[in-house]
Amino acid sequence: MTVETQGADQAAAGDKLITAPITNDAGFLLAKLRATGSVLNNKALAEFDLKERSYSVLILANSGLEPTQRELADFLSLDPSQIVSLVDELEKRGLVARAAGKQDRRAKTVTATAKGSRLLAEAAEAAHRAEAESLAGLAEDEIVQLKALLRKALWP
Amino acid sequence: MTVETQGADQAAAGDKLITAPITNDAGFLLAKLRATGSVLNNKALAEFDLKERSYSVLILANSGLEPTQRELADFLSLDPSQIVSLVDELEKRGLVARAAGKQDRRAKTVTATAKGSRLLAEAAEAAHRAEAESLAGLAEDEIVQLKALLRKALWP
DNA sequence: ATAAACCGTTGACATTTTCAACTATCCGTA
DNA sequence: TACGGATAGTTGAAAATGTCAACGGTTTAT
Repeated sequence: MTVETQGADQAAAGDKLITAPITNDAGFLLAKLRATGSVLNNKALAEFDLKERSYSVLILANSGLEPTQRELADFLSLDPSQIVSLVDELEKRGLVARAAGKQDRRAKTVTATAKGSRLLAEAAEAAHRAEAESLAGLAEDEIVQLKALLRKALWP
Repeated sequence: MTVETQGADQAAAGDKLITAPITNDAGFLLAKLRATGSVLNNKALAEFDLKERSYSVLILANSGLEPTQRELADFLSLDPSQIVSLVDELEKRGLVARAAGKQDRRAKTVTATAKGSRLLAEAAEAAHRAEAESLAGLAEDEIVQLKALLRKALWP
């Protein structure tokens, strides 16, 4: 096989199954697009020693909303114990800080430090480039549309 | 707090962070919708002793496309070794059968048995109900639109 | 005042992911 | 034809993630 036809045949092999009925399953489509996007995202974030997980915690910590760890767990669909280790690591690196909840002393709010905020600004650029790459098949307005639909499905 | 207001407050707590900029991140939206959908899916499939993974393998095995294990791995974004155990289990239960590839004797195609096909028919109903539930916030045409966008992003 | 519920934390356990071998087979080329 | 490199499936181990129960300190409702 020549080098020229190899790419096409590979793509054809990858596309062979797209006529299967699973292609109409939303769960599968979400999983697959997320899988490819996740690889690109983590690759882009590796430069900053972040993963998708720690990156999302950092965004929320930097949002000004002062989320508690419980709120982070709920919002990110993670177990509270997973938030503990994520925040532990970010705190050790001086990117976020824990603070006792104002009304509820059981709760701890997580906020980004200045250093965390600066790192996030750079990481966000890389992440946005990765997102653009994983959605390269869509036009600008289609991306807007997709995000709107996803948001509506999540918070009707 | 009364029982009546509890629900509303819980929802409000869950929604507190939706103004954070991460809500505009496609990766996050995909991950979150997939997380909630996955729970519902697996719950619906548990009745048939299937999980999302084995369910998707069974669908593809039943598609008539006679996928090889390698093609399953590529299409499902899984490691080939994961396909081995998935097919092992389905084969042990008599739901799919392995057959040597016609042209390539290294390859093994995976096809559903009659029993697998029957189980799939029932499981698919449950899965579709689960999907409908996880996309309950969207109208019919919006679901069609969402799936079309996801497909276009994956296979432009 | 007390009991129940909740937050963060720890640690154990299960599941999933990732990777490096290995055999058997295929393919291109000499 | 035979050789060398690539590929399919398999095995098994290691790393990463997910799940869950328990505990101290705190809040809330009664």
